[in-house]
Amino acid sequence: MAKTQQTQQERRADTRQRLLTAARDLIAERGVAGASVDALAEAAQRTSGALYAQFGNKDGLLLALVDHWKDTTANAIAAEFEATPDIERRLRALWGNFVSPPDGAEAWVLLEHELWLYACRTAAAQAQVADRYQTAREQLASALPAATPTAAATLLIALMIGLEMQRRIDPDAVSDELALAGLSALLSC
Amino acid sequence: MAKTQQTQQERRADTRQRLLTAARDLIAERGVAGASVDALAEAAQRTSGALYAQFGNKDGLLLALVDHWKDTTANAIAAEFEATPDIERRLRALWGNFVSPPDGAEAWVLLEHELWLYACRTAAAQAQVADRYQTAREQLASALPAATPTAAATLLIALMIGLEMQRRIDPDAVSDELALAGLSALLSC
DNA sequence: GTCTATAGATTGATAGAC
DNA sequence: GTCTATCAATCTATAGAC
Repeated sequence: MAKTQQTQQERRADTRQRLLTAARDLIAERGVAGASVDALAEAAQRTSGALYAQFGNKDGLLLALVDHWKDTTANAIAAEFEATPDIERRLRALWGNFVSPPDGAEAWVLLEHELWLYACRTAAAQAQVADRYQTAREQLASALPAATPTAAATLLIALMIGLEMQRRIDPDAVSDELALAGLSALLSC
Repeated sequence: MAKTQQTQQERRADTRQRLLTAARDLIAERGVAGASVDALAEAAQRTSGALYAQFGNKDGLLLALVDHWKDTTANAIAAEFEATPDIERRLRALWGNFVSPPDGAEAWVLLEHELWLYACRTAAAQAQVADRYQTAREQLASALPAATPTAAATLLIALMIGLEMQRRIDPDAVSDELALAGLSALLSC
């Protein structure tokens, strides 16, 4: 067994991971169209040749990003959710993690909208994004004390997305108290 | 007074309107970055020269679109709202108009997200989009029998946006009944 | 598997005719 | 005020060296 033979196929996996991470960050910052192939490769400390060897073309990278992204953030949604006891604090933690994630990735919502728009116009990506939302709903539903958990989860996620949209464009328009009042009201559904 | 002197400054106004309408439709279809200057001009039956004479550059057109768009759709939100008597039918009409507008412009939500993303990254457009949301909230609030109308309007709009996002990517995920149940529950806030 | 170099197409924007 | 022609920059993608 060689010692530094990690360079065999591990470098390929490393490059793939670097490109996916760079795509996540750069697309959140500049958008799908604003992040060029060269810029994406450079952000991953590689060149465009590596990108094409890995994903074929730019769309290949985007599809891989949607697929990878699918499992990534869904877990974070119900993160500290089951840790807290009473239901109001659970909702507060849910909303808090949504508007300002623990790892400081406040731009993740922009990526969410970018990939949603991309999927709306790209049939190949639509099913993957649909899966992503489905998983998020089920994961949240499993921790929800409601008569119809999946229905309640659908409403909670929808409200958080819509409130965050309004808040990002006008921080004063949506207070935390309003958000919590709305989330609480939807729990009865 | 000349007879056909409408060509004086009315042709300019006509061109401006054509370009704005073309931008609305083409950007909803292909996105801000996907709609090139030439394609926008051609869709308006003009050339790029007319676009630059009218708006200076592409950003000028986008800013004018956001501003024009601001007043346009806000009116449609509370359209048939005050016509119907009981509150449940009002909510049903609100939701119905949201997911499938009367003029068949189902792509308007895509434009909404496009311009929202554009405004998140363009300081000059942010205030205009903030105004647009503010107007939509107030207009809906004025027709809402709630203790705190503006707060309720904020929640209703947020829920509709979030539900439409999930439904467009997966039509089976959000039923009309679920939407109405959620909207009704938020009215108490 | 990754990089360098480059081809071919498209982009935003400008200048001058009308 | 609008159009035609055109430039420089940027983009996606490919080919060949290593």
